[in-house]
Amino acid sequence: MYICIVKLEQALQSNKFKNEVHKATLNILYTAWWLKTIMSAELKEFGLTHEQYNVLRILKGKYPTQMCVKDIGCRMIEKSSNVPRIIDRLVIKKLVKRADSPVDKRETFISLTQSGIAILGVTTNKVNELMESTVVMKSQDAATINVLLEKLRGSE
Amino acid sequence: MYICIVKLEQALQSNKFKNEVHKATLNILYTAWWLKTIMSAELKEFGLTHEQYNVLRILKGKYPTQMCVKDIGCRMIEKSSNVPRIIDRLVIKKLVKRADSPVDKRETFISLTQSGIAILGVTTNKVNELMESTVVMKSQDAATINVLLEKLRGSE
DNA sequence: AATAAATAGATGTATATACATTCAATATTA
DNA sequence: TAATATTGAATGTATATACATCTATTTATT
Repeated sequence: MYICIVKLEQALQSNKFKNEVHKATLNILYTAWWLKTIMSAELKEFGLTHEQYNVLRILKGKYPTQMCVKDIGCRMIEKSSNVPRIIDRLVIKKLVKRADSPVDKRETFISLTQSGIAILGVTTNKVNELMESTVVMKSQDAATINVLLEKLRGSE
Repeated sequence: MYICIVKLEQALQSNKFKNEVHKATLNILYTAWWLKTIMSAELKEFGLTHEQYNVLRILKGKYPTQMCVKDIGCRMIEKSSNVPRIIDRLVIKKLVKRADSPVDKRETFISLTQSGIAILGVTTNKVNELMESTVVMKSQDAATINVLLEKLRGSE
């Protein structure tokens, strides 16, 4: 839809950027939207949203260990107080399951089901393929971006 | 809340990045969320959401010329089919007004009210101040980010 | 031990997103 | 000109976000 647009000036139909820093801010916001749009289209084939996929990936990282809702939330790319409801939808699809915590009755333990693992495997392959073919980035450039973004967020 | 976290490893509580490109992708998504969170907190003081502010800024760029809904939409950072409803809320707050297009009866013309201009002035000052004090970025680094992000999106 | 404070999770509301559909107006073309 | 296609905007639905609030449980304080 808007995906083949490249230059920020074209993407936002504007060249009124105060300075390079202002432009970089908008460029980061726009690029994030662009990445999410591309990925979401692929995830949709598997009936998953971006956030649902993020939760599944986090659970995969600890598998087969269960995780409590809070631990999932603080690992998400976009922190959200909505984790219980994202999990609700994954439970309905039987991709994860809930269990009571034996140590702390306030906590809920979440874990991937076999079905969740299966879908995640296929989906991740597809998403990785898509990213490799869409995101044009040399390792050295990526490393530079990583340094600069962390600097931007206030390197301490 | 999570705002003082800097390194991506800390922010996502993970160091399982496939490679620098994968990490850069997550870093861009996380940084965009971080920027939006900071800005939204400031905008909230003025009763505005991030998207509402974006629409007001776009209208300001063409002021006093009116803009149709489609033109506003394609200039937004996050393209959305939801522009009519964002405008609805701005109309309720009397920050913008709708008018019929004399040329094409399908179009709606939107323009800033005096109240909209006033709020936008104050808000923009505050947001700029906030950004200057929060986003640590030299002009040269910002320029590098701009080049690399546009390269990433597929420089043609 | 009794009370107060903090925590984990769930829930409610307004707004936003993604996507499909609808409707009227305009443009195309046969 | 009549029929068809396209367009601009609005609307409907499921999901997500941001934020406040509520409940149950655990921890800390006195």
